[in-house]
Amino acid sequence: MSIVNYQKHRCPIAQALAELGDQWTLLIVRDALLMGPRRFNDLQKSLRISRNLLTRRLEQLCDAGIFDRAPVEGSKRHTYVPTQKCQDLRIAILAMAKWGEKWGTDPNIHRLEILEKSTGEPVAIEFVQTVGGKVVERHDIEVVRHGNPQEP
Amino acid sequence: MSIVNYQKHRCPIAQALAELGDQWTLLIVRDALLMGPRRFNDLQKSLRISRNLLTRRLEQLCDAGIFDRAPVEGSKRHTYVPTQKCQDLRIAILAMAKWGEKWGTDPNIHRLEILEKSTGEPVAIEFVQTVGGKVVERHDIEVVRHGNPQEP
DNA sequence: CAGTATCCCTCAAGATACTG
DNA sequence: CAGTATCTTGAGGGATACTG
Repeated sequence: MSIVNYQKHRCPIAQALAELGDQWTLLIVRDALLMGPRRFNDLQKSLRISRNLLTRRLEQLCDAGIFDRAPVEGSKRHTYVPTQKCQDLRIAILAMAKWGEKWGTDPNIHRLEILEKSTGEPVAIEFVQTVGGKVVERHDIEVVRHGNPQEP
Repeated sequence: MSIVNYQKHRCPIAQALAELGDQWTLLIVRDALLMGPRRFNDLQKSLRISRNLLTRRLEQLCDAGIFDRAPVEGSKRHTYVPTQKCQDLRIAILAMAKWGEKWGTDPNIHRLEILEKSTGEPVAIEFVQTVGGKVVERHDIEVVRHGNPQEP
């Protein structure tokens, strides 16, 4: 990955992009995250990605520790199962999805509804005070960058 | 943008990727979002992107309604200012950044701290009940896909 | 079924020089 | 200062055929 040298930006977004920043990886991750552990052909048919590319991407995802290969009994093949690192992407991906729903141009998309499993309550993604637990509005957010921004 | 035909996936992530899915756009957006309205050379120096490419990306971003060109008095140039659509990306981008911080490999990144502007309280990004306002844990989240998943 | 192995092609990325 | 204009390159994406 990374034609762009993402390391030169000392930026956490660039870090994420270094592992997710091509045109298929996030879609593959979404598929596994929403549909559960998947096998090669599941992904291939669901995404209509070329087999060739899928092989490459899965290799990178496994190397990056985002997927694990789990053996399938009675077969030499495996299932691709999301690791903790992958699960941690859930909120970021769903936030992106919500943005895509709101601002995307295609009226035919399949909308996503986020629910609390135990109660069925609808759930949103919000800024929340770490201590107080109170929801904070978007425009009342400020971001501080640590480290020396003067440095290269 | 979009070598991949993102429209064929009827998926909100694909929608988002169609507008943000190249290797620079998200970095440009982050820059404008965290640093405020920016001018051409600000972005160019900050990101060390080739001028050539920056021109293209800014054009696409303006066309997509993510940036507005605001005239600068006493000059024929403009400032690129984030629209509402761009502001709405804030939470998704910060969620990605947090993931990058947690799982990225570069120890030299500049960490981001998210604060409530009015109180200085630290803030996190969470799933929250739409109605009850209660924080919901990651593993207690379920995602339902609307529309017919059988369809092409 | 789950991949390899090839081969091709396009376009994003990059460097650089020029201009009002 | 804020862009255009050109040119090159290499990797990402794609189709397809083959295999245990």
